[in-house]
Amino acid sequence: MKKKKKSIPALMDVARYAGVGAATVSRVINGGQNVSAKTMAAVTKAIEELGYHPSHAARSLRAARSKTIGLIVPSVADPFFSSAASAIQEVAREHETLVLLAASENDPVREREQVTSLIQRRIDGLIIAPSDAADSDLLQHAGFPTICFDRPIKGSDLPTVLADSYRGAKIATEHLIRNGYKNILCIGGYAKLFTSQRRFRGHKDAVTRAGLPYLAELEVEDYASARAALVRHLSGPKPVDAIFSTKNTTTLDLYKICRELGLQIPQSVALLGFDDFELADALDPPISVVRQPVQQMASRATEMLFDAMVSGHQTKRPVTMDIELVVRGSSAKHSK
Amino acid sequence: MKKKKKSIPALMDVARYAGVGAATVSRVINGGQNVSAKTMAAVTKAIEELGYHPSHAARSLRAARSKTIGLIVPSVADPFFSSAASAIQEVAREHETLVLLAASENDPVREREQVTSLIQRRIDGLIIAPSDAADSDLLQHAGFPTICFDRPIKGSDLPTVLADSYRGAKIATEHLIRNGYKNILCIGGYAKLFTSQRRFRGHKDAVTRAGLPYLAELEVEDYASARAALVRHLSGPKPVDAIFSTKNTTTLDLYKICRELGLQIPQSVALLGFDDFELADALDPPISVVRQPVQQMASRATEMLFDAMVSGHQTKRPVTMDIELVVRGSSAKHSK
DNA sequence: GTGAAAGCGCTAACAG
DNA sequence: CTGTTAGCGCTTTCAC
Repeated sequence: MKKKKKSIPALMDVARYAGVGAATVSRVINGGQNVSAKTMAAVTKAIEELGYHPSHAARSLRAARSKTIGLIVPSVADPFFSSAASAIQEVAREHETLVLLAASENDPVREREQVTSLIQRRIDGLIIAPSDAADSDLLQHAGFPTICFDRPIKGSDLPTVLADSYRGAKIATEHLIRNGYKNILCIGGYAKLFTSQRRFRGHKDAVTRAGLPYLAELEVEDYASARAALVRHLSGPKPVDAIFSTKNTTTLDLYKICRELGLQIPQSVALLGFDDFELADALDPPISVVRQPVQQMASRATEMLFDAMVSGHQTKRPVTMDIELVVRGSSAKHSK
Repeated sequence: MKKKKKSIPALMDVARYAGVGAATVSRVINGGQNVSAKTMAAVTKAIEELGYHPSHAARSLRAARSKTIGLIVPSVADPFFSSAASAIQEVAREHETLVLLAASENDPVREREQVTSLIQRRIDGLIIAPSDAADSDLLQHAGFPTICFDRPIKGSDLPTVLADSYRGAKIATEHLIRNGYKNILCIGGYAKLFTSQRRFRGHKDAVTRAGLPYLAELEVEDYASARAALVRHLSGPKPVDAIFSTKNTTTLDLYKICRELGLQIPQSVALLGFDDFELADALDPPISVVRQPVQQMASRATEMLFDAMVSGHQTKRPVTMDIELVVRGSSAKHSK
């Protein structure tokens, strides 16, 4: 074995095999400008027979472009973010770009690790649903444009695409009020996130303006805490007659909890949640929701990213996408 | 401006800035073996002040390792695959590896493009849920190990992790039979996929063995076709009294369709589906399912991949994970 | 049309 | 302990 243990063929191997220079092979794999038909054929044949694939690492080392964007979300398993990931991946594909996927779990430390990882990979751009303590400096000097998705980074003016959470929460709550509910409990979690806060605030403003009591449980992030919160408010001085949930998974939990507790929706308590979900209209009763245009938000963010990658400009003004109140049975008129 | 428009600092910049050689900086960023505390500090400081991040492209060009694995699934939006992606991402992270995400839509052409893309990126390994016409030759010579997930590649012996679909379908159908159902319709799609075929077959064997009629609709991939299929079999010579659905999304569709048609589950028709889902136990009635251990399957596949990356060996025998029949109300005893 | 050569940023010898 | 140097695989002048 004199062969240099070279299992993966390089451009030079193709060149030798075809009896041409390296530059010629390069020309061929880049469209074949200024290459005679004859040479072209020979090189193509060599590439075929050797099973050659140009090394992306070498290419991007020279080009200083990786044809890759990064995506950091709290969790890929969350339907909101997996829908987004799907749309992002699709837009990226149209730009012949691949997506590097990373999960932060909303943990600033993990997030930082992932960002660092992506910086080293010299991604061409990043879409991130930042934690509440995201490191904007790091991103600002990263050398590629970043778009924030679903929430901004505190104290930074990075371009952001998000839904109008405040308005969503407000019209949702107003809808409940209009339908006769008096004690509307807001249940949510991740209280440090901007988006959560906007939702909390929308609810608060609505009830306050209506002269109704402000009831909220803002540290609910799983089934157990949701259950405890609800139970607590069912028998208090102001027994709750409606629930506004600020997150998709929490809404599902609450629906299950109501069933478990034998609560009739909406007779015992109305239920209205942020984020539409697959079976919302097939539950009993169907669940009213504030719907965010996830796919559009994601596509929009991705297009903004590619624009920024080309132009170098970043839109400073956040893009706020409108939400939609989908009224279903779970928030029907209060049967006082 | 004499500066070479070099916005992103390279290792050499750090070296000069710190007044040391390139190798020293390299040593520092690789753990700092054989570096005096003093030099170490100087270099670290330089790195900090310059905002230096080692170029992954350059590193992997030398090392011929990319610290990246690829993941190709039909769709990231499908809950089955997004759960899997989540688990895979997590295991990869523990190995300091990033995941390049690609969607094939079960389309062999797209799949091929994505695979080619990943080969060029010299990924260290690949997890793929292959289409029915995946190019195993391409993968075989790709230069990295590949694990098939959820289904094998026809005519290849690439290591595979999948659920025991045949048995799942069989015990599901047998359960329905035991509960008194006589005309059990199997509804599914993607008939060319191995996994679909195993499910179809499990159902067929079960009904045949019981001397019951074989009823199947195997080209159902959306709501409309599911509805048409069901309607067709409701009024035929053998009116259906139970449905076995072979895919998560189809089960949801069927549940909705039953509601739409005013069919009582299980009185009018029983319903049992492949894949558990979030609200399965909160529907009315709760839906019986065959549950696949998605997360475990995904983790297992990823660990196998990392093993293969290290050892170079590939387990030839497919790993078949056991499934579990989760009996809920939708398949309760037939009220003849 | 085509080839030779420089260099992208890094690490692994090899000297000192 | 530390610096010098030779490539890793590719693209891009610049000659021919």
